[in-house]
Amino acid sequence: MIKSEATDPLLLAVAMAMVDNPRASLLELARAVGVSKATLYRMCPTRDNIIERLFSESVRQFDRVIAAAELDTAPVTHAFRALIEGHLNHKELFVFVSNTWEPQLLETSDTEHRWAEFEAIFDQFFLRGQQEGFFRIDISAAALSELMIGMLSALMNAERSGRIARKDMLDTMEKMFLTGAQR
Amino acid sequence: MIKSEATDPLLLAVAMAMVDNPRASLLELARAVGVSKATLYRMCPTRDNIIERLFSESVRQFDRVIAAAELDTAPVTHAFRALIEGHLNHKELFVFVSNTWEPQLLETSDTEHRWAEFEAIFDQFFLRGQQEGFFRIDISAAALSELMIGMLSALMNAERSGRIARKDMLDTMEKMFLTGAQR
DNA sequence: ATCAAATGAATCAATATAGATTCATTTGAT
DNA sequence: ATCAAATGAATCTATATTGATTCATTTGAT
Repeated sequence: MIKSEATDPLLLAVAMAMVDNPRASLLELARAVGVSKATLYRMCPTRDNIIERLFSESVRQFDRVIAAAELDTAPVTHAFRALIEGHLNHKELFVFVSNTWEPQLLETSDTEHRWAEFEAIFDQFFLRGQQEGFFRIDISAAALSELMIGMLSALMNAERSGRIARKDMLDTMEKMFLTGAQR
Repeated sequence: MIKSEATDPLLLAVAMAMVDNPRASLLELARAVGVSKATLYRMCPTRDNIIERLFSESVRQFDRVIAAAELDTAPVTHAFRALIEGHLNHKELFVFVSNTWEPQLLETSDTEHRWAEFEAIFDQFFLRGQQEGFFRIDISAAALSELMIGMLSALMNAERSGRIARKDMLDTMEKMFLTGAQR
């Protein structure tokens, strides 16, 4: 288990509030998480500051999850499961990223190029799976990447609205994605 | 072919701009679609007005697509394909809805309860497919609904950012979703 | 029970945005 | 070439939001 300070729960709550209402004012965000505008201000003085910190926390999280999954060495099924489990253990940041991320947003900050990297890392993983004869080759590795992220995001959003149960998510991902993607 | 006036292309362009930057001001939206603030104002005087019209257009679109797919009578594979094709033919509204829709947004307007209806309609379709022995039953109909929408949404977003090609989308949906979801 | 740290409520100036209007210019059909 | 419709640029007021500060109250550790 890699040592890592957990992300401020308040920050995570704000992330979810932003996902639920992207156009909320800072006052609305504060109220949505049950805190005064001042406390929110003390955590992060500006909105950009909030977003910066969320993206930077997300990058760290993705780094850890990807490292733990050993995407380029572990057996494909093991790596896949570790990847999904890792993200499921940090739902807020994943939900925030998958709902907030827009390619056009790229011009910001330092974090920018890291997302292109993650994309490439996922693509590379599926490419390896294809080369090893595990994944089907009549769907591009890029499409497999996008589908994996999209399916996981869909399940997390569905769980947040009470449509599906937490305990079913990993199993559902393995059944749907792997049987769909397998050669 | 059901008769139906097409949605104002400007409105659709604004929808995409809102998806790309949900916090954009009206001036920014106008610029993003290459039009002056005044023209945008003439189309819809207020932001709420824009959103209302987009949701209402989307409802009409969904109604048509669902009707054309004959979800409760046609053979499951035919209905599924028609559903996907129908949405692929009206990408903007689908992308807008799938990126903008938040359960918490429900308290608005007239359109509200229609989305719960659509959800129920999709669930019912997958339930029928399960009862007919076509879809696997170890994943809930609700989860299948969410995955179908999520996968389609993921592919459309990926196409918008140039990651995958339009022509592959239907095929990819059929391969990934159906083989994953089939019993 | 005491005291420092954390929080909430309120306020404030500066700025941004929404909604609306005006007028000059451009476009497109004839 | 003419003329009506459509558009863009600019302006304006009212309101909302941001970023920042103050002060009283609450909380939690000791």
